[in-house]
Amino acid sequence: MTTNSQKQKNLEKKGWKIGSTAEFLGLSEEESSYIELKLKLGTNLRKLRTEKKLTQVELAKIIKSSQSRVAKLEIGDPSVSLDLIIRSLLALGTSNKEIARAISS
Amino acid sequence: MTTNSQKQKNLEKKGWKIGSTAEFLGLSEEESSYIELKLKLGTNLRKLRTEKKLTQVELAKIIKSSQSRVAKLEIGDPSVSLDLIIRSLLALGTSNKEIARAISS
DNA sequence: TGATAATATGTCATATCTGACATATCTTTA
DNA sequence: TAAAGATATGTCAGATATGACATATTATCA
Repeated sequence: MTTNSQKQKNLEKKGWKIGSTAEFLGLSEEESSYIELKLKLGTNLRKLRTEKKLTQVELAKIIKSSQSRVAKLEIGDPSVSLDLIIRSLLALGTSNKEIARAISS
Repeated sequence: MTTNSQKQKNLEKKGWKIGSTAEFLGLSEEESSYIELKLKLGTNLRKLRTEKKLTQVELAKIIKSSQSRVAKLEIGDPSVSLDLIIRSLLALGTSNKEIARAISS
């Protein structure tokens, strides 16, 4: 069982700017599930990239994006959509089933 | 084993306008996985909504959108993002694990 | 150490998605 | 059948995500 303050620190470390604890506690189930989803898939993308021994610059070329956006994808930055994370995973050859597994993990 | 022309008809029925067979055959694995994902989750959203005996208008209110967009979500219309479909599922109380299951199905 | 590669952060113009609306096409039910 | 309810389709102004760039920070290694 992780506490809320631990969760907050984890999120902040990952780049989520959370104004106050009250605001954090105010996150609906929906919002936190959504953030969790982005973090999981972002982490998975990084894992996949490093396994393939690619740099962010190289991955950026593959998905027709830029190094900075790849960095944001992997971190689950608030400015990126689940959409782009998932399309990036697909571009690396991840199957839908594997994506499902990553979400469940 | 479904044929490509069957797949094409299914997609067209669901609202995907595909110019030519050649164009269809040109769909990369990535693109078709992405479309498949949208269709699966859209179908799941509709299933959930009808199980809850909600109309599209009622669901629209819940997710703070409009009836027409709900219709497009459920169909996997090209104009909607995976992002919005997933956030709608979450708004209906779907867990990440259930989303994963829907993707794997 | 310092030089170089890799990754992170911040910003912005443009592309894409979104809610809202109008209206069309089913579906039901009386 | 016709009317009412539900869903689908098309469009668009405004909102949000995107690639690109500059620059900062963090590894790696000679």
